[in-house]
Amino acid sequence: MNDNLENRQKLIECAKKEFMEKGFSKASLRKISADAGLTTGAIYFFFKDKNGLFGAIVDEPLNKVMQIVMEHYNSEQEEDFSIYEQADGDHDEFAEQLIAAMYENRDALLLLLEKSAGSRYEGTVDRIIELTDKTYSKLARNYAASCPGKKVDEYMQHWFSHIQINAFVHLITHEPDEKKALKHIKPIINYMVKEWMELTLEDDV
Amino acid sequence: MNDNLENRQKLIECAKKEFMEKGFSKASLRKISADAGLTTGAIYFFFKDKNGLFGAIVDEPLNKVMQIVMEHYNSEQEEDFSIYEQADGDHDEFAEQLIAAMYENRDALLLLLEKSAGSRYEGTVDRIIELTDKTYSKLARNYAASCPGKKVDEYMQHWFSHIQINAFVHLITHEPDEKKALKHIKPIINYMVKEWMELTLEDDV
Amino acid sequence: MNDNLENRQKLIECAKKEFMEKGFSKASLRKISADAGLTTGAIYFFFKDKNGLFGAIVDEPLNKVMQIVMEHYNSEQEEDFSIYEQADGDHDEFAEQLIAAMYENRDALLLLLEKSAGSRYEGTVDRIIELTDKTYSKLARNYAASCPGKKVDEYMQHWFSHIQINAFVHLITHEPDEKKALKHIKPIINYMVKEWMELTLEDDV
Amino acid sequence: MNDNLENRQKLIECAKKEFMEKGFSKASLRKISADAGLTTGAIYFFFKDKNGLFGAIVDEPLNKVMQIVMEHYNSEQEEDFSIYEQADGDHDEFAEQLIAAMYENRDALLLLLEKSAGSRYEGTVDRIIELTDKTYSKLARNYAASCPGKKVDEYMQHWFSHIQINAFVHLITHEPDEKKALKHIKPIINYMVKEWMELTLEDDV
DNA sequence: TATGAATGAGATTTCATTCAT
DNA sequence: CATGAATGAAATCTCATTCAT
Repeated sequence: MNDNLENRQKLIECAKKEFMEKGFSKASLRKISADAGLTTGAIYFFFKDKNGLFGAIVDEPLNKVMQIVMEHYNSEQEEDFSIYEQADGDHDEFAEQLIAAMYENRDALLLLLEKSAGSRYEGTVDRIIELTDKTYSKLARNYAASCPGKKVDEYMQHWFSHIQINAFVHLITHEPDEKKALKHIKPIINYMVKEWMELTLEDDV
Repeated sequence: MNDNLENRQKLIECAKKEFMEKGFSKASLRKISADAGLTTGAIYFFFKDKNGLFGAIVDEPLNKVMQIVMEHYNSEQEEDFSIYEQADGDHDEFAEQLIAAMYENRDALLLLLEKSAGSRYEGTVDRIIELTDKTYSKLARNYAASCPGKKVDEYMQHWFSHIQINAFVHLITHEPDEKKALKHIKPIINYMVKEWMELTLEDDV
Repeated sequence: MNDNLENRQKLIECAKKEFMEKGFSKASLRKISADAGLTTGAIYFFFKDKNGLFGAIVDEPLNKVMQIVMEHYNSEQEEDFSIYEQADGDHDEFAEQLIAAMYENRDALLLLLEKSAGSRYEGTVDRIIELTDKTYSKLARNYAASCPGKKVDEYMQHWFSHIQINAFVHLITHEPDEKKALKHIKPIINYMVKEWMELTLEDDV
Repeated sequence: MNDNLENRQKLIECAKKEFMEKGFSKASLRKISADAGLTTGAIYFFFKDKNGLFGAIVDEPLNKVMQIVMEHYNSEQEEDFSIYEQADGDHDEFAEQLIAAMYENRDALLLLLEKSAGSRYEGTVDRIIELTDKTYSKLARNYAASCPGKKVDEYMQHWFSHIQINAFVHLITHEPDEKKALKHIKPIINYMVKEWMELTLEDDV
């Protein structure tokens, strides 16, 4: 019962290292299992396959993050836009939660963000951006409807979703320290909240 | 001498397709040469190896782009900061040149940006961002020196370099049409020029 | 003691299915035990190994059939050949017994006949044919001794053993219904009894 | 140009031996290539995969045999049934051609008949029997139409196709000598031609 | 200029089997 | 009675690369 989880954990640890060094595609299951003092077969006892092993590292952290994000997006959907900009508290709280979840498993998330090429998880960020875009597109269109002579600039809207997500990607990628991360991200968020509409709405000719 | 170049070209064309579909790592030289009606050996006559073949597609477009970027950065270096913000023309001209160079070989650049994982070119964007950061860091520090009680926020400065470069990456990635691309990028540049200092300088305590 | 046999039975049932679908060689013990809601280890508690598991399905039905066949062959041995052809009743009775035994465990026998490649049971039919051949060769030689100028054609004799056994193999393989099977086999047997000597004896030059 | 075919041939020769000894499923490509003094990769240069290697041994002999069989079946189709039984010459000629084709590559055919379990060629004999059945079913039905009060016994007809084909399978399997094979098969064929209708037609009640 | 042959290393995956508990 | 863990061997296959011709 001890060996049990110990070896599984050992495999995961060694896999983390190997994936981080070589990326998913070039990582060698042979090396991972050898590093763990086991055989490749052991990997296939604990995990379905290479993707499954990667998933064992990455799934839970990703899900935690996604849950927080989804909840936030759902709550945004329901908000009255007029109070949107003043709702600093909400965004701050969201940022805090998100950063916490992200830094709890920073290494796993780094794997997902930078080393997943070739795996089933390739393109995760793009999918999150897409999701973000859908959420804020709707919000923007609602708002635009109340601004005579204005409409949403689709490209700008998409780019905005892009930098919004990448603000967090950049953060976790470049700032190892969680507290500093929080300090960095707050002005960025406030800034984005403030400038969003200016960037996104264009004259409707 | 004719067959020569024809076959080389055929290989490059088929390689583009294969790299685009599968990415560098999973692309098969066998398939590339077979698609070109040749054998793997032929690839090694024309190119040093897999990386060399990728480079044959990507080097020239990358160099053109880099040259334009470097020239721009060098010229920025020499400028008096006081006139920076008014120099709209400069930035527009730069954007036009850069976009032109980028769209002249959009497919090669897309390869470089999205499909180079596993190749010697992996991380090219990061290197460009680094270069950008060095350039604008210096500029920012120079400017900060003339603003009493202010200093450069290194993280913000880096993030700024990041979105600056990624504005172009996002553009070429998401907008197939060159003219539209130019329309999209101009407000973004102006916007970044305008907000740069506000984002980058923090109180020096 | 109940669970015990229940699980053993479950394993056998799932093994039947798996062996039938994939054949002995490609059948997976993992899948069998998983389908039974158990682990591979369980198989090794109840059975010696893969062949042993196959045997647990196939041994008893095979033995029943073999016993009937052996008894019949032994009784044939003792008969006076002169009355051979008239003894329709004997052959009919034998056929009825054999068919009954075969259809009682048709699925196990199908496994043995069609899906045993790679197992210890591969070639069972050939061994039965060999046995048949020995029995009827002796009979034929005895008879030939009483026919001046005739001798046994060894090849024909062997072929006869072959179609004799394969008549039953074909039957169980192609006819799911026991009653119809009996209807089919009777004329075939009568026919073979009748033609045997004509096919088997040749001029002794 | 010499090495070329020599090594390919060596692989085929070693593959024949290995397939014959262990059957398709258990045969090891490693062993085959090692026996040939080459690496597994070499196999994949010359052949598509394991099935392809097996096919390289078996395809041509099989095709030759099939061609002769198909031609014969087509010619039977066109014949007037009334002269069927007298046309001994036709059947003899057919047997001679077929036996010749079969014994020209007896080893390959043995592989196909006895060692193909697990390969793409598994069940080839069954498919030939099916084809035979279709051909002779039609013939039998035509004939039955001209016999008042008679109809085709489907089971018997199928069994007949079965022993017809298996006569040849048994032959090549058990008789190494081509001339003896021819001697064996002729009386069997004549016998089958003669008895076919008696076996196949039943009273139509 | 390019082929055709072959290497050699390594990839992931699957399997029957074992054994302490 | 059966599990869960793990082995170890082998399997097929793929690949970039080399080189004589």
